[in-house]
Amino acid sequence: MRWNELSDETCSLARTVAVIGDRWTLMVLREAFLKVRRFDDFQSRLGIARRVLTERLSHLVEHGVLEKQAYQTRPLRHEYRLTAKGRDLYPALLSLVHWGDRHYAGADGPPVVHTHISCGHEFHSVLTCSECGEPVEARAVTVRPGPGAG
Amino acid sequence: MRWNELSDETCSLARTVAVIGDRWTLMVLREAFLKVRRFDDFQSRLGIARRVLTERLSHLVEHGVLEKQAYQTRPLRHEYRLTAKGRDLYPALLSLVHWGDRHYAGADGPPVVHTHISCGHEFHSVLTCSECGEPVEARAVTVRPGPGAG
DNA sequence: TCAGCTAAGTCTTGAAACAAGACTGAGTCA
DNA sequence: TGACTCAGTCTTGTTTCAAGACTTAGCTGA
Repeated sequence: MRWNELSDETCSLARTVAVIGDRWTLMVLREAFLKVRRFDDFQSRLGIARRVLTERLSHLVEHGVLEKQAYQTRPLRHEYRLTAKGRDLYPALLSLVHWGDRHYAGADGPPVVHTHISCGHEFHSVLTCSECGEPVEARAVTVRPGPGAG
Repeated sequence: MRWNELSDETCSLARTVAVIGDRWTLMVLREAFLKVRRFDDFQSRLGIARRVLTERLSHLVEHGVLEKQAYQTRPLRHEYRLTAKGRDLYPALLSLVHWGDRHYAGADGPPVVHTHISCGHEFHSVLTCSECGEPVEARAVTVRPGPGAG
């Protein structure tokens, strides 16, 4: 199976993974959430090959996760900004970061701490149920075909 | 930069991505959460090349996300099960699925629906703050170097 | 006892993706 | 004029991947 075939599957994870599921793309998104917007900034912060960065950025623009906006004319220059759809990825990214914090932080603790401006506290992410508000565990979830099943 | 160098970075996302951040690995984990455990089942459900599956499974075992357990002797056969560390990835996976549901479900709705056994309702995931319990948005979070920063 | 079967891989071959870094082009600045 | 900036493109050699044939160890039925 090829990668572009994956997006044809009727599985939300497969569709998501077809858009953002490779290593560099996730790292590009991390930088985007840290307000990096320009090609050379992405490139130098990540150490990614320029050709690969070009390809990843256009892929994300194509899929509406980033948008390309001119920030000056003469010479014309563009920057890449998260769209609303892109910002919706924040929970997923934060969950991945939290997993890394839990399992790969050294004895000193995590490399960064997150502060929730709304309440003023350092926090970590907790995934909860939209209906009862309690934290969700894998074993407390069942899955069945939905209306859009193939 | 090479991929194994990424895990040396002091960034929890980079470390996480070095372990699970490629397309096939995420699909393998999806199947693992759906209780798939055997090589040939992974292979036939995903359509992944056998060599690549071998490589991904051992990588996940090596990093403690899956464990290899004998389920019979004569002939000796093993299955792959999620460890506690692996199950901790559930929030991240569910967040990715939810993003796919939101942005790629057709007119009919999402391909699968999730039911929270504890409360009995169909639900979707909501990422909340561990301190105040409110949903977390990217713009309400600030980041600063933590105790484990390099 | 011998052919066929199952599960879990390994091997081979050609195609695609990647890393590193040189190069390009449009415009600015001194 | 020459140096510099930004956002790419191009080139070359290396690595990874897809597809599927092959292997190994033991079981099963005729």
